[in-house]
Amino acid sequence: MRVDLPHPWPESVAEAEVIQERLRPRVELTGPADFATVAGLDVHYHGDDALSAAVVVLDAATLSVVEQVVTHGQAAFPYVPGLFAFRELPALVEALRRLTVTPDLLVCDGYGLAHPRGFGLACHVGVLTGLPALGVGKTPFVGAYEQPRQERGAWTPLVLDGAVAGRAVRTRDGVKPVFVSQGHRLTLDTATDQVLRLTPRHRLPEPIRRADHLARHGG
DNA sequence: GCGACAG
DNA sequence: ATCTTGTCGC
Repeated sequence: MRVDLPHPWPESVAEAEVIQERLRPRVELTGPADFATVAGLDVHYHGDDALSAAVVVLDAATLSVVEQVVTHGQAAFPYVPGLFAFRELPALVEALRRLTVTPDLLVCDGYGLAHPRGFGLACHVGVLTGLPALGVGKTPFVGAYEQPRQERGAWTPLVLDGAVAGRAVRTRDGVKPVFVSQGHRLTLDTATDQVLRLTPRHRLPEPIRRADHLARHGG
């Protein structure tokens, strides 16, 4: 698929923050609710900066693999909470570029709107591709939330600066919730619904599990 | 001021 | 993220 990195790569924290502030207004919080194909994105780190980026496209109805790509590269920025996207974006974009199909939804390993400047990895990937995107975080990062009920499907709002920025969602009975937030071109209801339907069995959505496995063990 | 802080 | 065994439960 077609993707570009239309901004100079930041060389400082200040530059990276400026890019986030500049791109944030481009995020759209409404869009389609149904998707034929869904891609999971993940990165695995080897040494200091060596990494593998994986994208796995699934048929949304059957969860069978349509196409998958792994690329190898280097982290493009030091790890700074809030600027996480700048580490992995070049490798992820390269992997997306090598896809022969264009997925209808991108499921990212990390946060979207639930971010100190409202522009996490899922927003950044969504704005660059123009595709609907959502973020799934495994640990709390920003915001306050109440513990959702123990049953799969239960959720509570994730509140940041007095506004709802995402949801803590129980994807399986009795397991720790995951943190869902909008990335681009979809509502929070749609993001929650998609995460639940893409997680029939485990804690994390199938696209992310597949991408994680591919980045770790290759394909 | 200090600590905590997606992956 | 990664360094790491066994154990409990579906």
